[in-house]
Parts: sequence; structure tokens; C-alpha cells
Amino acid sequence: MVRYPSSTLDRTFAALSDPTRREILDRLAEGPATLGELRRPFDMTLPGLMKHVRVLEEAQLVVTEKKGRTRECRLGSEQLDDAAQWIETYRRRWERRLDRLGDYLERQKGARA
Amino acid sequence: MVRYPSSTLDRTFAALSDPTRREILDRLAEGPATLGELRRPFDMTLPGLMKHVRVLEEAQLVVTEKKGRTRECRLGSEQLDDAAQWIETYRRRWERRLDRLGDYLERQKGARA
DNA sequence: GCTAAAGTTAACCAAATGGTAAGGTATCCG
DNA sequence: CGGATACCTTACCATTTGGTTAACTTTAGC
Repeated sequence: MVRYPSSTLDRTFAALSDPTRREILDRLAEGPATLGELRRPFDMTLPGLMKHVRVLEEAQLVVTEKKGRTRECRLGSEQLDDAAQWIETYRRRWERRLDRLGDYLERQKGARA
Repeated sequence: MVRYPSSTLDRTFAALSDPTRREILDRLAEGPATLGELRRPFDMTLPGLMKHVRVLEEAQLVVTEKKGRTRECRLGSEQLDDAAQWIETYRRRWERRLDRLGDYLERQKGARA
């Protein structure tokens, strides 16, 4: 079984827990954008927007690069894979448990018959 | 495309962003447990543990039921599906974008030849 | 019925989060 | 060169989060 460094998974899920940040990721899925462009749809100051981008960058969901007087942001991540994989692994275990419960109930039914 | 009620996804990802809570889910994947049993592996007071369980319950990742003087906790959720689906949808869009970039680079190479 | 176990509630605390305003730096453009 | 644009930094604020201790309630068992 794969080991997930706790702090990385923490950061990834925490970054995804904010709707503004998920919207930013949505936007970046269409292509790179500057901070100003990212800010446009939101009623938010630039420093506020920058904080969100910083969180996404620390979670390695986004990478940024200074270009002249603008900063270009783009998606950059294999972290999503980790998050998806954690969920899948966990879900598989969970379903196995439900299966066992199902088996148990089947046996009970058989025992009563 | 499926709409994800923002607040639900918020709660799900936020609940998953804490390592203690992910451990609790791990434990519950093995079967139901009381609050006291859940607390055991952690160096934490009961009220502290209860807060985590409360967060998981509000995210509908866990359901609890009072039984005599104990409270039994078990996994209970379709919320993980939503989280997984969001990640998958997002990732698909992201990969589509990388494909377009690949196409572009291919065309550039052709144009130079 | 008393006592111990299991949980609950309330009050408190430090640190992190999500936002703001104000002011500074760097760079493009005419 | 000079101004406007785009970003950066700092300081500040309210709220939430993750934890504690202390005191209370309910139930199990002798």
C-alpha cells in the first residue's frame, strides 16, 4: 500500500476545501492566467486572491512564474492523483466492509431459513 | 455536468484535510467503534476526539448512534463519491488541456519542418 | 441505591484562515 | 522621463479550528 505523507495530503484537501480555490482551478483548467485575470470574477482584493493562489501553490496544485510585471499561473500537479488515490483506497476498504456486512446478513437469513 | 453544492464539497474536503480525522475513517473502515475506542490510539482528550467525530458527522462521512451509555460510530456516506467525482472531473479537464498543449507543440514542430 | 464508566457541555485558549486597507516596488508605454 | 499598471508586503481584523480543563448527566453493574 502506498504511503501518503500526511502533510501533503493535508495541504491538498485543505486547498480543495475552499470554493474560491476550486473556482480558480476551474479557470486554470482552461489555460494559464495572470493574478489580475484570476481575480476578475471575484469580488475580492488582489492580496486576498494572492493568498488563495499561494495556498494552491503550496499544495503544488498550481505553479506560478513571474513574467515581466505579471505573474502567470498554471495548473501543475500530481497531487490530485494522491488525493484521488487516497479516496479510492479508502473507499475500496469501506466497500469491502459493506460486503462483509452483506455476507453476514446473508448468512443470518440462511440460518433462519 | 453534475453540480456540486459548494458547501457540501467544502465540508467533505475540509473534513479530509486533518490526519486525525483520516485515521478515524481508517479505523471505522474496519468496523464500528465507540467514541472511547476511537480515542484510544490518540493522545487526546475525549472532548477533543468528539469534535473530530462531529466534523466527520457534519460532512456526512460518519454516522453515530447512542447505544446505552456509549455512542457507536460507523462510516456512512456517499459524500466520498462526490469528492472523488469532483477530482476526476477536474482532472479530466486538466488532461484535456495538456492534450491541447501537446497538439499545439506538434503543430509548431510541423510548421518549422 | 451507589459508584464507576462513558459521554456531554461549557468555557477558555492559541494558532490558522480569509479577508481588508495602505503603501511600496517594478515594469511597460508613450 | 513620467505615469499607469500589476504585483508585493505589511499590518490589521474577525472567525474558525483544534485542543484543553472542569463540571455535569446518564447508564451499567454490584
